[in-house]
Amino acid sequence: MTSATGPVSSDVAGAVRINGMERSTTATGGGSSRREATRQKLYEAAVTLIAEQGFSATTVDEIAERAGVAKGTVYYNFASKSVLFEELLRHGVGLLTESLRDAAEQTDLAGGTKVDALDAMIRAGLGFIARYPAFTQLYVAELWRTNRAWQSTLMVVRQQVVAVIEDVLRAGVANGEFSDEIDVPLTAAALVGMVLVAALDWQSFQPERSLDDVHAALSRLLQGRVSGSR
Amino acid sequence: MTSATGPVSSDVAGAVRINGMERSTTATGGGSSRREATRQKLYEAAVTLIAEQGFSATTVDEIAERAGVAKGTVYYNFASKSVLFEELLRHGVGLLTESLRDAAEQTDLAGGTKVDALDAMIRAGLGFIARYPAFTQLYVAELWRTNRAWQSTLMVVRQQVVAVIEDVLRAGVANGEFSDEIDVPLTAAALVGMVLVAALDWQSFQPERSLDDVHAALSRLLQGRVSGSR
DNA sequence: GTTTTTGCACTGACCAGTCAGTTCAAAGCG
DNA sequence: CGCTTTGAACTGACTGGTCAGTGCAAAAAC
Repeated sequence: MTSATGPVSSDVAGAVRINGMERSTTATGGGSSRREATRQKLYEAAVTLIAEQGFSATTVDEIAERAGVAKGTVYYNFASKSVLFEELLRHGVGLLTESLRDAAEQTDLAGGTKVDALDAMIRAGLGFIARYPAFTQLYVAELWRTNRAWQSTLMVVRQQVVAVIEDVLRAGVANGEFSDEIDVPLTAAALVGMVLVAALDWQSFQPERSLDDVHAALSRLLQGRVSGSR
Repeated sequence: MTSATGPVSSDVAGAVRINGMERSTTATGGGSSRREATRQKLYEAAVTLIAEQGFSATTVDEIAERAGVAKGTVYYNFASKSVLFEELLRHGVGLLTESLRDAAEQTDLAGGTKVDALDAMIRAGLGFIARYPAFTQLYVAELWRTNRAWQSTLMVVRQQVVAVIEDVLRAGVANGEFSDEIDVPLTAAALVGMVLVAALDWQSFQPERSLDDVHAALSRLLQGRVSGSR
C-alpha cells in the first residue's frame, strides 16, 4: 500500500568535509557548521523523493522545497543534481558497510563461527533497511543502471557492500566451515539479494512483523532448514 | 533526426521473434498483425532504453527512432508513454510467470519433488533473465517505487511472480516436504531476490559463466550445502 | 475504402543551472 | 560594549533548452 516511506533520520556520523573552506574559524570543531546542517537536510529531502520517484523524475526545486531551502542553496552546496545524488549514495553505503562490518567483527570477538557472522550480518542488514528504507529502495533501483553519469560511483558502491560479505565467506572457506566449492562472489550477491528483496517486501507488505521474525525466516532459509518437515 | 538512412526500413521485417511475442499473438487474437508488429518493435525499443536510462530519462522520440517508426505511430498505438510502459511490464511479466509455471508443471509431471520444482524454477528464472536482461533490469528498478502513476500495475505484476513461487512452497508444506514453520510469502520474496540479484550480477560482471554453473551455485546455497566442508 | 503509418510543425509545461543581490554571524576596532 | 567590516551562506527570478503530446494532410498497406 502506501508504504509510508520511513523517516530517514539524520545522524551524520563522521563529518564529511567536502569543499573544505572553513577558513580560520575555529569553532565547530565538534561537528556542525551551518553548511553541514544544510547538506544534511538536502540529503534527507533527496533520499525520500528519489526513492519514490526516481532520479530523473525528481526536480531540484522539489528537493529544495522539501529541505526548506532555496534552489540556489542546492547549487551552492553541490555542483549539480547528479553530484548531490552521488554523494548521497556514498554516504548511505558508508553507513551500511560500517554496520555490516561491525556485526561481523562483534561475532568474531565473541568467538562465534562464520555462520554466526553471516547470521549477524543478515540481522544488521535488516536493521539498516528498517532504519533507512528510502535509501535502500533507491539503491536497488539505481544499482544496475548502465549508461549513466554516475556509473563508476555505482560500481564502487556495489563492490563495497559485496566485499564485506565475500570476506566472511572466504574466511569461512579458509577455516573449513564452508565448502570450498562455493562460488564466493555469486553466493555473496545472492545473499545480498535475498536480504534486500525480503526486507523491501517486509517493509512494503507486512510492516507489522518484527525484525526477529523476519530474521528467523531468512536464517532458516539460509541454513537449509526449509526442507525436512518437523 | 529521423532522416538519416531513410525511414521505414525494418531490418527485421521478415522475422519478428526477438521477444518471443509471436507465440501469443494467435492466442490473443484480434488486432491486425501489422499493428502487432509495430507494437512489438516499440516494446523492444522501449525496454532497452528504459532499462539503461530509466523511464523518465527516456524520451518518446528516442523510442520511436530506435524502433524505426514515426513519433505519431507511438501515439497511434499507445495512449501515452506511461501506458506503453505499463503494457510492456505486463507483457514481460506474463512471459516470466509462464516460464516459471511451465517449469514447475514439468517437474510435477515427471514425478519430481517440490524441491525439484523449486530448483527447476530457479533454472527457468535464470534462463529468462539471460534472455531478457533489459526487462529484468527495468523490473527491479521500478518494482519498489511508490507514488507513481502505474503503482497498481506494479502491484499486480509483483504479485503474479511471487504467487507462482508461493504456490509451490505451499504445496511442499502440505505434502510434508517443507517445514510447516516456513514463512511462505517471505521465503518466496527471498528466493526471488536471491535469483534476481545473483543473475543480474552474473550478467553484469561474469557474463562468461554458464547458466549451469550459476544454477549450481544457487542450488547449493538453497539446499544448505554451503556449510559443511568438502 | 479502411486502417495504419508518416512527417513535421507547434504548444505549453517544465526544469537544470545561473547570477546579481541579500542575510547572517563572527571578527575587528574604537 | 556597540558599530563596522568581511566573506560565507543563501535567495529566487530568470534563461535557454527539452519534451510529452497534438493536429493534420498525404502516403502506404491491406
